[in-house]
Amino acid sequence: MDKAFSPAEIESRLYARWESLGAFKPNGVGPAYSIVIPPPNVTGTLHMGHAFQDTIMDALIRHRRMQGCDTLWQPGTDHAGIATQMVVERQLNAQGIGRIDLGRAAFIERVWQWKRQSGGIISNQMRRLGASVDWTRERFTMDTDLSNAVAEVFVRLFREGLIYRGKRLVNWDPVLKTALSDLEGVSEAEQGSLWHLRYPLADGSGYVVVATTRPETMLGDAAVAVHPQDERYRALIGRSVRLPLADREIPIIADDYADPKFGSGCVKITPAHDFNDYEVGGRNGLPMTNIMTPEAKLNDNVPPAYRGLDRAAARTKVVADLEALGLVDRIEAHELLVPRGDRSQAILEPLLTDQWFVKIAPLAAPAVQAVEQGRIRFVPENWSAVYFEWMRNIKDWCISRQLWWGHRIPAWYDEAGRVYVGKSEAEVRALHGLADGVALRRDEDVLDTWFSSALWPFSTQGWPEATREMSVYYPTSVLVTGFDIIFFWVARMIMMGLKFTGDVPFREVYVHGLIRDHDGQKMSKSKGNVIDPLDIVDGIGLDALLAKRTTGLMQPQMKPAIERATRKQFPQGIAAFGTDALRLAFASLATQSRDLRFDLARVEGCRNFCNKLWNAARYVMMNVGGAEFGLADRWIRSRLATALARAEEGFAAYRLDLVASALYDFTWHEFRDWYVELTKAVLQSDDASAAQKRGARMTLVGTLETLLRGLHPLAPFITEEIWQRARAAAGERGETIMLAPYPRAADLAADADAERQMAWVQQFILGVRQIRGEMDIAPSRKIDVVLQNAAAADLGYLAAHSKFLQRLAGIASLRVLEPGAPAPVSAAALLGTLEILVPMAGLIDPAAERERLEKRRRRAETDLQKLHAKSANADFARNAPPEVVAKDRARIAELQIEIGQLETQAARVRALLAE
RNA sequence: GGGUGCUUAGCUCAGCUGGAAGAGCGUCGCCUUUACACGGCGAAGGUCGGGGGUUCGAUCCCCUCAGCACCCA
Repeated sequence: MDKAFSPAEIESRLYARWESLGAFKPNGVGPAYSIVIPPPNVTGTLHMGHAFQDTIMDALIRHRRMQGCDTLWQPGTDHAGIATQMVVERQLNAQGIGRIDLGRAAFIERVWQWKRQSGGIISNQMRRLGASVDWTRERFTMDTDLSNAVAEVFVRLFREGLIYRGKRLVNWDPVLKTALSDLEGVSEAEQGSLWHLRYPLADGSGYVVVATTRPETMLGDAAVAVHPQDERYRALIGRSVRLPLADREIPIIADDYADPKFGSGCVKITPAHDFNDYEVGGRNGLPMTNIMTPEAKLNDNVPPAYRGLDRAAARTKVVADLEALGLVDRIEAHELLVPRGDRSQAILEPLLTDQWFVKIAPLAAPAVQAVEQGRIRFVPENWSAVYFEWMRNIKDWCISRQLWWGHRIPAWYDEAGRVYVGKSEAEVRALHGLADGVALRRDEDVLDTWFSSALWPFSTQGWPEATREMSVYYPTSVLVTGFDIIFFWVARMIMMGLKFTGDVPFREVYVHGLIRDHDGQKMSKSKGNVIDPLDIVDGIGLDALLAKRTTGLMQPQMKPAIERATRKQFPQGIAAFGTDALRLAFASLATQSRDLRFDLARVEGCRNFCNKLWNAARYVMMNVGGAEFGLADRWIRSRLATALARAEEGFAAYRLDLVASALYDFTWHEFRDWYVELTKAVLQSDDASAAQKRGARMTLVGTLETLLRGLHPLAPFITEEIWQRARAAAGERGETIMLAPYPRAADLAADADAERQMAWVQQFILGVRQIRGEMDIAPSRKIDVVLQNAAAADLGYLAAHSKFLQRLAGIASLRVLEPGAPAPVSAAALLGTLEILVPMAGLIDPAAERERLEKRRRRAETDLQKLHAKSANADFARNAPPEVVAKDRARIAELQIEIGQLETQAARVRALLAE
């Protein structure tokens, strides 16, 4: 084995081997355990969030596979309608080609080309992360069979009346020129104005003042509303105003929507351009006059002077014209929420258009129940509150998009505009007896991408056919996802799954946090703080990193700031840490927090851990050429059982951070720091018997091999690589660690006696080391140790374990003082009543030792005082559990002895100093 | 306005049902001890955001205040 662990060499080799062994496929026996991957954008690339999520899923899958489950991790990608169409359209524009010029069929062909060209990138990146998905089952949301499932669902929902088409107010993106769902708009507070406008009363008896943030829409006003209880305006209800500029008469109505405390208390009602006004208009039977084109310019429903003006220009002109008429009462600064499209960043316009909707309430009710009844469990539990909150207020889902890339809506229209829905034109004709001569025109729109995503858990398993996969792997075991898509995806999968399969799509939803940068900022291209996970695996130089972060910026003016920040954070670029280190870092990050700050130092620590494991294995392999199991052997097995039990608990609770820390702590601080060092006292000793050496060797390799299996789900590569070398010595067979059994704590017994004895050994060694460390005694300098007040038990342990003490504490000689014999002036450590003395002569500065003793005594006295105060309270003895009281008493006794001994020692040192 | 979180060592975070405060990184000291300097040994560092309450006992439960973050309207 090489001196240092070098991940690059082993990773691709091992992954290829696993894949060729078919180790990723379900084995067909054992209980089913399945996870569907949240399908990434087919033309996208892997970001830190994917890498984190994939690590979690892979760890869960590998763990279950090793436990003998029939494990399926279903991979695939999403066609990502808007996102992908935008990318390809931008490419075309760069070549001076417009989408419309190209035509629908040719454009779609270009998208498919782009998909073929770039679609493999993310899959290959997942391979680098070690993701053990079954690649033979990879699916794409626009595959024929998945598209068929989409059509099937659409047709069935339509026939049940759960999909309808209608003219409704929707969020319209005037740049992309498509409708969006409520979820695809992001509202942010922006600084704007509140215009107070005077609307003259129709009878000429004065005016009312209305306050609005969007004066340009006044041309589409249908009414002015006041609150029915608002005394100021009660007399006006039922009268009308003369709408300026438009020169129309509109009524003054009473509606609760008008807020007496906001503005003037009068509010203009523009039903076709505001969601609240739409409701008011509906309640009051107002006309809905659309005054905008799909580009958000004013249309022919406004006076000629305003036609064709863009929203912003129209605002300027309307305000100017009103001012000229003396109808602007005042203008005040006002912060308002501006809704923008999450893709285009365009300000969304509420627009009346014909769209397709899913009637959601009948689907939501059972989906709420499934969580209430525990058929689906959120982890952590509190996310179900977020889910309920949204589901109880859910609105109908606008599913049509005016795009080309996606599942085209399976609806046809005849010349009279009658709509026919079916899986194909042929089916529609047959069903409705439409002769070939009747012209049918297919709906131009495609479905919201999330419509097909909602079917993912069953469309990937062959639904609507009754496949073997459906019966075995559905419902899936757990969905692993970020909280940001609970509404977009999780809720919709639950609704669709229940509706079409009669069962939940997954039994648990593990909601993890979102990866942020070191300062808690969201990682984004525009902020220039993204890290490509593979750059952590392979490393990247500073120049390449700078180039990556600063090319193709939407806002090129950010470039210097991004460069500066990058240079400061990564002066040397990023070193190659390897996949296992990255995965271990991700695992330890998988706490229950919702914001997870990514810290490269953590990866470095995990890389160091890999190297430590590697070198511990080197030591083990050097020593297995060839029983009697000694204390250390028994002890490490007992500790391994504890570590495995902790790991097991972590897996059960989706706490990979706890799994990681249990195994990390064991590996480094028990196996490495103690056991490996203890075996040196056996293996490198002429006194130890062949049987003892053999016991140590067997335990070394056995513990290592078990540990590797325990760590495999988190660090698949290094564990496989070492396992391949160690398995023969450990007597294990099998092609790959991937398919070896996951170790169970229950197979190893706790050994209380070994732990008790080892605790004595450890405390002895730590006592001596503390003196050495604080007195700056070089490790190479072996020291003499004298023991005073040794009890019978101490003498027994000493006889049995002195080899360990000498080796690990750097002791040259150990001498037990006869009772009453004079002790040399020494530095002292305490172990119960036993005093471990390191003679000072020529080695230790008495003043330093006095300091050290003082410090320890102060600490002991502080503890003692606290305990005394506690036990002095009569209620404590009365109310606290007896074992707690007893424990405190024992501790008090210990501390009293300790303080006494420390004082005696201090007196000796003082005497020496006084000489 | 409604909702959900968070505040623990210099930094990033654990701390399970209330019973002597932990890790990683960083810092300081000693050290080429033949698996590992991507290392070994030792050490320093916290009134667990403030205040109040419940309890024999609170980082943990309750109330309140402050600050931060996110979601919904």
